[in-house]
Amino acid sequence: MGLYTIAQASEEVDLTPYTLRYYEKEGLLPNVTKDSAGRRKYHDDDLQRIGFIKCLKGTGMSLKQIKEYGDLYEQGKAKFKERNAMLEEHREKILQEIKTQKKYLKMVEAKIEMKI
Amino acid sequence: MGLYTIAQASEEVDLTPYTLRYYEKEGLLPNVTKDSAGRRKYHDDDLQRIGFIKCLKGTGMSLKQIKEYGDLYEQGKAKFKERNAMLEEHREKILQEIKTQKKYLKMVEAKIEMKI
DNA sequence: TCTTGACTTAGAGTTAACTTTAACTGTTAG
DNA sequence: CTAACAGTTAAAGTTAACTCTAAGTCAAGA
Repeated sequence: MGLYTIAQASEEVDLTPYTLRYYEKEGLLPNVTKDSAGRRKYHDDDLQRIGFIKCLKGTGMSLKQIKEYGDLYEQGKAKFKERNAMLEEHREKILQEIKTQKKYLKMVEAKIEMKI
Repeated sequence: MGLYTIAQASEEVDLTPYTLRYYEKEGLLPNVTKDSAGRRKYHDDDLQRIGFIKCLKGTGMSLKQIKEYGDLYEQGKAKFKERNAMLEEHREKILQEIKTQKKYLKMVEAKIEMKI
């Protein structure tokens, strides 16, 4: 708890150091600090943020959109409405996607049962 | 019902003609015939196959794996066991994915409710 | 007959999301 | 002091899955 090197953070969130640097370069992690030698130091906040990025990404949001969301997040409560609208829209997308997955699951199960 | 041009098939399965040709080039559609002028003719069987390809792809199977499955399918009942093993494994993957989606859905909903 | 339109091909280009490389720097153990 | 190690950067390379271009063919309508 507290500070993590890139290797530790990488382990913690199950993403490679390459990916963490890439996300940072893309502007998804604006608050990662560096020590006196220029090495990244990840805070708990950063790990939480990465966790939510993985959630959004894992539900099909592009990094570009995730950045948009993050940018709104950086602007605090001024952009709360916009931000939440994004999430609510995304929520619908996830619900739809779960439905689709269930439909596809049935198709696969039907094919398995078909035994041909 | 019966025969479709690439434009009609494209409309029917909601994929572009480019994608249909691409799938064919990749070996996913081995049974598409051509008329005397060399133009593709899609049969109902082809559309069904494309439908199942969309199902597999929509649940995260790569085109490479879908081709493997299709190749086994082409070999008929000789490869039935192998083929069904693939599907059963894929079924587990879909079930797992639905679980993950539900978890992520909860995270997004929590964030929405957080109102910060 | 001419042209329009829908097709054909091979191959090049695109996009997202990494992933690796090369050259370098600062910290630590012996 | 030095070697190994873990990090740094900018930039190039990779992969999957399309997507488009260019040049050409064929059939149907004015």
